[in-house]
Amino acid sequence: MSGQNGMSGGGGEGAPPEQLALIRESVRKAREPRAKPRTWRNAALAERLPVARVLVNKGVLHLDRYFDYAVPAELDADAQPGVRVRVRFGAGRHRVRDGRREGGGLIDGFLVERRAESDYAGPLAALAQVVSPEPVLSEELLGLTRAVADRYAGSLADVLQLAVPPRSAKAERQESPAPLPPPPRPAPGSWTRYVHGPAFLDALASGGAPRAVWNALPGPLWSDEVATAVAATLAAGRGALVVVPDGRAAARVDAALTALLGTGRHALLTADAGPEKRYRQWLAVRRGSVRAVVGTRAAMFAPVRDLGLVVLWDDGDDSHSEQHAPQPHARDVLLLRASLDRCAFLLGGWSCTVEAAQLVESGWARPLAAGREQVRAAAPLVRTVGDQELAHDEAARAARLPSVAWQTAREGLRHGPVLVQVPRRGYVPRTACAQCRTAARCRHCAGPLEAGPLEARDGGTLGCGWCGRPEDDWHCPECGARRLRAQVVGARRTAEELGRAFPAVPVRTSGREHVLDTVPGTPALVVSTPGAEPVAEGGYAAALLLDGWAMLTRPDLRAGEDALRRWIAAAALVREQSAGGTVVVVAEPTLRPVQALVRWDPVGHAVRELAERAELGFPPVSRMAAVSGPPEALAGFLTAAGLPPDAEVLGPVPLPPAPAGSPRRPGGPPPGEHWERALVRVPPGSGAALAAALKAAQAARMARGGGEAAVRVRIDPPDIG
DNA sequence: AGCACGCCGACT
DNA sequence: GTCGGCGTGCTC
Repeated sequence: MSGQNGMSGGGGEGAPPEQLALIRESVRKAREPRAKPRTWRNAALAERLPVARVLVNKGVLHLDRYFDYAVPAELDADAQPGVRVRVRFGAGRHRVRDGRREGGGLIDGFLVERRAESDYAGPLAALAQVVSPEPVLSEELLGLTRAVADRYAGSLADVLQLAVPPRSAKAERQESPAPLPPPPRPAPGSWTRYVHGPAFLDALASGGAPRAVWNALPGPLWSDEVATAVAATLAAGRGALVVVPDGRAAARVDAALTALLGTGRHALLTADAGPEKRYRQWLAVRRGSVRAVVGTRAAMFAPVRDLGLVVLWDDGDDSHSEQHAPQPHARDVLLLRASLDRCAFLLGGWSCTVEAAQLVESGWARPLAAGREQVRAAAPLVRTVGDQELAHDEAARAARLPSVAWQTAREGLRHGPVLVQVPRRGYVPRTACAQCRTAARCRHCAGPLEAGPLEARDGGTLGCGWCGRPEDDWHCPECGARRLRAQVVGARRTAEELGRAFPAVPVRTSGREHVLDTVPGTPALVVSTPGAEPVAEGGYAAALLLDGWAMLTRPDLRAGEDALRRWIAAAALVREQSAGGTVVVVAEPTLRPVQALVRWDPVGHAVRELAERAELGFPPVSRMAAVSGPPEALAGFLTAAGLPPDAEVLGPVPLPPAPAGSPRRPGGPPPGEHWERALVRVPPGSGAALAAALKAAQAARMARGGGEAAVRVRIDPPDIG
C-alpha cells in the first residue's frame, strides 16, 4: 500500500482513488469478473488520516479485531480516536446506491485510531456516523480493556461494555464543573499504627508508586485510612480510585473522603444511581473535573485522569467478581491498571487472601501491617468451642448452644450489643472426615470428593468432583479414620432460640433481604448472616460465631480462607480485648483457620495456604480454566484447542443439571441439557499462553459456523471445589 | 449471526 | 442455458 489514499478526497473523481481501485481490482481480478464498485467514488474523504480503525461492538470472539473504514470529509473533525461511531458491518453484496456503498446493517463501534492508510486489501466502507464527539475511550482505557480481554480469554467488545457506560445525550451536553485545586497534604492520622504506614503515605504524596498489601487492624478506622491515602495522592496532583465490595462500604469511604476533602473532589460510583446520573459522574471523571473515585466493582474501569493510586478493599469478597463476560475480578483489573499506569497499589482488608499473600511472596507488593502488640491490643479475645466441649456440654445439647456462648452473650449484653453470626442457608458442605473434619480430597488430583446422590452418610459411591475418578477406599490422610460426614444444621433457629432466651433484650436481624447499616450501642442481640453485619456504635461487646464447621467444610478451595475472612469481619466489629470485647467461635480449635482467628493472624494463614496450594498445584499458583459444554462439543474443543504443552486437563465430569424453574446460572447448562466440565491447569508462567489458546480455539469455533453447540470458557473460575 | 458466493442437478 | 439447492466463508 502506498500513501496515495492520504492524498485522496476533495475532488470527488480525482485520480488517486481511481488508481487505488485499479490496484485493488488487479489484486483481486481472478475473483472479480465484473467491475467492482469503487467505494470512494464521489465520497469526499478527510484530507489527513482518512482511515479510521474501528472496533465493532460485537462480543463475538472471531470479530475481536479492528476494521478499517474511510473517514468522509464531513466527519473529519468529529471522528477522533475514542469516539463512538456507527458503521455498516456485515458480509454480503455491497450495493452502490447514490454513489455510496452499503453493506450490512448499522452497528455501534469505537474509533480506535486515525491512520494514513489501511493494510486491508479491499475497498473500505465509509464511517456511517460519529455518534458523539465525546472521546470516551482513551488510550489508557483501551490498553487496560485489551489486557483484561486477553487475560480472561474474552473479547474486547465485552470488556468495553463493562468499562464504558451507555451514552446519555443529556448527560453529555452538560458541562462538567472545573476541577478543584489539589488538597493540602493530609496528616498521617491513624496510619501511624502501621509500621510502614507513614512511609507509604510519604511515597504517595511525593508522586511515587508504592505497592502494598495492607492488613488492616480491626475496627472502623480503615475507611479514614483509605481516605487519607487518597488525599495524599491528590495532594501530589494525581488521581485515585477506590473499589470496595458493596454500597455500605462505599458510603463509608465516601463519608471519610468528604470529611477530609469536602465535596467536589471525589465521585461515588455505585450501581444504584440511574443510567443518566452514572454517565454524568463517569464523564466528570473522564473530563478530569473529579480526580478521585470510590465505588463498587463497576468503578474498577473508571477513567480517572493521571491515575496515581488504586485501592481495593477486602478482595476476598466474591462481589469483586464481575458477573458479566468475561467475568474479570476487580483485583486483577486493578493489578493490571497499576502495572500499565505505573501507579501505586493498595490492597487492604482485615483478613488476607491467598492471592494477596502471593503478591507479597513474589515481591510485587510489600506488606503493610501493624506490629503484634498493636494487633493484640486492637483485637477482641477469641474463645473456641470444639467437639469435645460440645459433647460434654449438657446445656449445648438441650438448647443447641454451648454454655460458653451463653455466658459470653449474657455477660456481653450487660455492656452493649452482641453480634450473632449465622451461616446462610445454601452452605451445604461436601464431604469431610467424620473424626477430624479434614476435607476429603481426591488422591490423584486433590479435587474434592463428592458423595453419590443417596449415599451422603457412609461414602458408598465416592467420586472426585474434578477428575471424576471413583474413590472406593477412602481414609483420612490426617487421622486415618474411614468414615465421612456430610451434615447440615439449621443454624438460624439456634439464633432464634437465643433470642427467646433473653426476653428482655431486643433482637435485630440483618441478612440478605434486609441489611442493617448500623445499630446503637445499647444492649441488643444482632443476628446476622456473614457480610451483612451492622456496625455497632462503640463496637459490639461480644460476638458469637455459630456453626463454624459448616463454613469450613464447604466444597470450595477457599472454604478455610473464606471462613476466616467472615469470622474476622464479624470479630473486627467487636470492642478490643481491654474493653471486654469477646468472641466465641463454635469450631474445632485444632483447625488452621480457627487457630488463625484465635491468634488473629490472617496473613500467616494465607501464607500457609499459599504454600499448600503451590504444593498441590492449585490456583492462584497454578492458573486454571473451566471449560464446559455438551460432552461431544467439549471433547472436540479440548482436542482442537492447541493447549500449551504443560497444560493438564482434569476431567471432564458431569455438571449437575440446572434445577427446573431456577434462574439459570451463568456458565451452567441450559435447563434440560446435560453438560460436562473440564478443568485445565497450567503451571505458573503459562497463564497467558493458556488464555490465548482457549481464546483462539473459541474464535475458530465460532467462525466455523453456529452449527456447533456452545462451549463456555471461564478463566480463574471462583467455584472450583 | 446473517448473507452472498459457488458449484451441483432439474427445468423452460 | 438458466434457475435455485444449500454448503462454506467473510464481515473493513
